[in-house]
Amino acid sequence: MFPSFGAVLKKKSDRLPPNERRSQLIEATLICLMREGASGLSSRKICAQAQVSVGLLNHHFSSQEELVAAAYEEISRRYHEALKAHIDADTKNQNVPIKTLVSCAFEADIMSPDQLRAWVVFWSKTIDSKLMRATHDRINQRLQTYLIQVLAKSLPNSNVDLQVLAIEYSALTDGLWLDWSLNGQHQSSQLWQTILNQWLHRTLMLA
Amino acid sequence: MFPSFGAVLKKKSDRLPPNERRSQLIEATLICLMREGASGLSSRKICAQAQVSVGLLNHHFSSQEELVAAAYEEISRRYHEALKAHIDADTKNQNVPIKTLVSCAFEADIMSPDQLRAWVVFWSKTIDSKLMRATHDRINQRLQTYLIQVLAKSLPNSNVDLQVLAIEYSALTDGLWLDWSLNGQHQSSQLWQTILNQWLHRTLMLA
DNA sequence: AGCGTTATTGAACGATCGTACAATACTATT
DNA sequence: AATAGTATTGTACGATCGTTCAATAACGCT
Repeated sequence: MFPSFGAVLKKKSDRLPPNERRSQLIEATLICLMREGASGLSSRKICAQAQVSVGLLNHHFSSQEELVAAAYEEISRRYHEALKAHIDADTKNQNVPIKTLVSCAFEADIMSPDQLRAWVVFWSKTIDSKLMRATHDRINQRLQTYLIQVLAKSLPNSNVDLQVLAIEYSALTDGLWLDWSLNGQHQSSQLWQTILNQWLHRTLMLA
Repeated sequence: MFPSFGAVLKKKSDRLPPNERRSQLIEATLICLMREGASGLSSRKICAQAQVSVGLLNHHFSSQEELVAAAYEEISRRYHEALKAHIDADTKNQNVPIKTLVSCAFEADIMSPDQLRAWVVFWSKTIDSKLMRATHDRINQRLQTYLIQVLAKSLPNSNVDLQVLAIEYSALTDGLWLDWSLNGQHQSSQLWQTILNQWLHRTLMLA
């Protein structure tokens, strides 16, 4: 009847270049994991979130496991980028970037209860999947290297083992985020932020 | 034919008092979760581990969720008991029990990659279950109270906020255990033990 | 315009999930 | 010895899981 109208009202081309579709599925995976945690990890839920048919997942990814690994890479990449952005923007602490990291550790773009839900799922999958384990190792290595750079800039005249300090900082933030997010009464982050601030204060004094 | 033989060879009474059967199912749950992680959380696998029929789970527990919550309570209880046992046994540090906690943090009865697999599953379930969330809060509260007592004894003349310190210690150990256990090359715990030792050293100096 | 390529769909498959339930076996009480 | 109570079994059900695949639709190229 009104083919032009039909063409206009009909959703625009539903065909995407593979890379875009892959990104869209990765994004949908992160949304599902952040919203529901482990129970959000379902091929059907992910494809529904991406408004795409079930079969498409296995067309762009050889398995769900591979999609999850890609999503793990992506959330890690965003975390890394967010850290760099905060450090670049904090003109006051250019010489002590670790101060910037600590002060933004509970900002929404760095970590949130939502995001931690996804991280916990990734950790859980790291336990029983070789591919996830390899991905986890790669991510950890990358973040640790970056953290060491940040610490080296922050403590130019210190002789402490920066790798040890980087692992400690990473472990402490992971634990604080866990405690903050899994807590029943999801309070403000003030308490946990204070703890991290005091840790940094002590660490800088003795380094 | 040989009824007496049959009676002897036949498994002995397969009927147990409810409390014992419940404990057995809880134990089987922990074994499954420590062995396989999240994929070990299956009513059928748990009952197979307990050498019991599938239907028995819902006779002694109203749901799988309730069994998992009971298992979470149990692993936490064992952890708590193991901590107390180490402190009692360490006669050298009776006045500084936090030193004992730190030095045994990577002992097999306190934490191991196996046990952490189970903890990660419990954390994961805490995200999307009200019952697990309540259990998690109760466990956290109990352990934090105990940690504060340990710290109070270790730092009698300090004016630092012991609750803050307890949360920091708990978060740090959680993060170190995670990093240690999820690491691809499951090395010895030496590196992570050193990190914890240095943390304590700095903390005691400034407290 | 026609053709080959491939992104996309949705149904179908087999596996596994948690739970319900009737049947059975054991124990304790009388 | 008979009976009541219940622990235990194993099947069955409906739901959901990840993946496969033939059919279809959209695109680029000549």
